[in-house]
Amino acid sequence: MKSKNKPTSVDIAHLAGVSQPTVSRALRDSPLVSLETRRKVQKIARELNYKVDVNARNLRSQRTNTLALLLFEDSGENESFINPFFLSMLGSITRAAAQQGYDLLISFQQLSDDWNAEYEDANKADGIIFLGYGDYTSYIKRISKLDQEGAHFVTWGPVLKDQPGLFVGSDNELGGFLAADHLLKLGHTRIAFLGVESKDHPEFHDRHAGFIRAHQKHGIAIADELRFNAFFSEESGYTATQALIQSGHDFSAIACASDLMAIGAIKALREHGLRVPRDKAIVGFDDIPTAEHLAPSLSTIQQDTFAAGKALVDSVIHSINGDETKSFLLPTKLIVRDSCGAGI
Amino acid sequence: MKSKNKPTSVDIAHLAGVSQPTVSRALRDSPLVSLETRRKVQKIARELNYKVDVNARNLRSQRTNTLALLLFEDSGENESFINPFFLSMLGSITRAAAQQGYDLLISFQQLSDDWNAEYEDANKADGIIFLGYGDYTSYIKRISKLDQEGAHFVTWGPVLKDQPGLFVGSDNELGGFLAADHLLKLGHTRIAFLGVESKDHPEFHDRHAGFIRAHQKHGIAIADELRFNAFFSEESGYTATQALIQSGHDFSAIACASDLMAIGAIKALREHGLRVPRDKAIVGFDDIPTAEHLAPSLSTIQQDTFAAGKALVDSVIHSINGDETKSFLLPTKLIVRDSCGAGI
DNA sequence: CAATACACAGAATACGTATGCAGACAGCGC
DNA sequence: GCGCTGTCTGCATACGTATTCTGTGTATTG
Repeated sequence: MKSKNKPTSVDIAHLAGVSQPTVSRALRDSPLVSLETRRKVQKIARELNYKVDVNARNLRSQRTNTLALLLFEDSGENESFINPFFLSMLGSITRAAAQQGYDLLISFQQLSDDWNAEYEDANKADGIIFLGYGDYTSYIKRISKLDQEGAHFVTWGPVLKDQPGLFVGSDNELGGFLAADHLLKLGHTRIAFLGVESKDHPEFHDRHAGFIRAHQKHGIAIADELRFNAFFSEESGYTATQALIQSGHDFSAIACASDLMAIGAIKALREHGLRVPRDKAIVGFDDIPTAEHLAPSLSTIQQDTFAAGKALVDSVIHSINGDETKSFLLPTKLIVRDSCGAGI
Repeated sequence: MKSKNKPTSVDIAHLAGVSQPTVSRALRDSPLVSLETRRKVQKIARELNYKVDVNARNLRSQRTNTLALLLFEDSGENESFINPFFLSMLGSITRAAAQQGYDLLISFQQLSDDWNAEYEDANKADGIIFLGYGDYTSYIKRISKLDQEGAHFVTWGPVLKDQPGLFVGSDNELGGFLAADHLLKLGHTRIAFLGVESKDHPEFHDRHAGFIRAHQKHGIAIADELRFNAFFSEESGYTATQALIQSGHDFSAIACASDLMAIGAIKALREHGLRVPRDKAIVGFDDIPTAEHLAPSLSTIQQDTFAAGKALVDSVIHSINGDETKSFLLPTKLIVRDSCGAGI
């Protein structure tokens, strides 16, 4: 049924009247082979539609030219749902990897599971990119071991002091600052913050820290009673906003630690007869594709997924090559749309 | 700097006092090895954190246990933009592959380029899944060759008579029918259709065919002057809708061949002071995540990405295993939301 | 007791490539 | 004519695993 006669370098050697090593060298355009021989070999290879067997090549060279992308999901979530922000990241990472000549192996993992990072041990990939929100503390515990083993990997996430491994992330503190600063400039003084308070989620902590700094800059006291726990999901934002409303505390704006939360928040407000931005202003975080299409369109903090993908790929490749590497932050940017009422 | 002493099956053999082949067998729980020996070997392997070298394994077994996913992009598009529908597909394919014990290699390709499908030739993958919209005619030309070579692949797309290769796709005709039928039931008789008219885009053709069938069922004449060419993008939907409005033809509803188009259409209508759904009704196609968050929320034809991912993965695996395979369609479903005015 | 089956393990080998090393040959200087 | 350098090529081998085949010792059968 199938014609399975993949040509090998030996076949080509035979046809070209040279040895197999010469074929190997000629195909990689090695100057050790005369131009004439190279041309002849390459011509035959093309005619036979010869492709180097990557398994043999990898086995011999102990290098795979492949990166693995591990995307953690909240296990509680809807089975088929992935935060759109990560899908964007995935797109830019794929592109960046291709541009560097690396193949990309992708895998979704439940963070709760004993996730496997054996891509490098099994010589499936030269390095790993970790992506996803999750319990930072337990995550660090896992990657410490990887780090000690000398694995090559980079994590998308909070960049902190004394982390094991290599991190690339957005400047969450700046983002939190920009969001709050914007709302404060618009005259809001009672701003709610939606985001988990926990050492296990430093991204939230940093966003909140920026939130605080903006208040300090404006000389406005933080209303701690307006902070509500919420994770990244829409449901979570919805629930937290309900709690906020039912608390009876006065507030005029909500800073959400993710766009999905903001979607849930808007829904909850609307169900209580509150209009955005007339009654309450909203700012999100991430700038997912849906943000600009919401009604009202969502003002948010944009993370530069394009730069992020490139930075992650470059970092892990540097690590693989043994070059000097350093964790670093990417700037975040305020995108003003309608949900904050700036245009009114 | 790095501790690169990956243990091999030979090391384990040494430690266990057995031969390498015995280790190989023991680790795969072969009944050819006594239970006692198996346990001993497995214990040592665990202690050393041994992982089978996939390159060696693949080289030896001539099988990779990996699928390649090729996603075609419109080259004209914004560099970093991917239709959200395909991102959803990507998610479900990844999951389905994992469930079947396959790794997934992903790659984005410009359809215009001389895209490479050498994953199988190079023994990078056992089979390929093709995904993306594009010029069907030239696509078919390319895969015909693959098919003749006996490659293992499946394509997400229109399922037609006498296609080369294996296809899995949504029932576009049914989707088109459901969309138009719904609008007709709501009393609309002058319904515009946005979608390219071309043999190179059978998906559009099928959706339009269903559109026609619905009209026939209701005894309503098709208004051919209300058909406007548009591709999948938002810009395209926007432009087409402007043209529709400026044509001066009477219409009360638009059936869009993709949700992105619908987004563009709504934008164009709004700019002309036309309200959705009060003045014009809209139905989309795909049910991307943004659809439900639009204002008004978008009625649309849902493609079951979960089933699609599973079907694609299963199909290509069947093909790899030499099992009987057949192209087939997945049902589409009408999702009624606000944009069609059904609730008013 | 001889013959045979059986359960288990090792020896040998192949998968296809890349590379260290040695060899061949030409050109060149003296 | 000898040694030298430089250019090109081939030989031998290793990467780590899976499988075929062979061999051993024990249990079973007639």
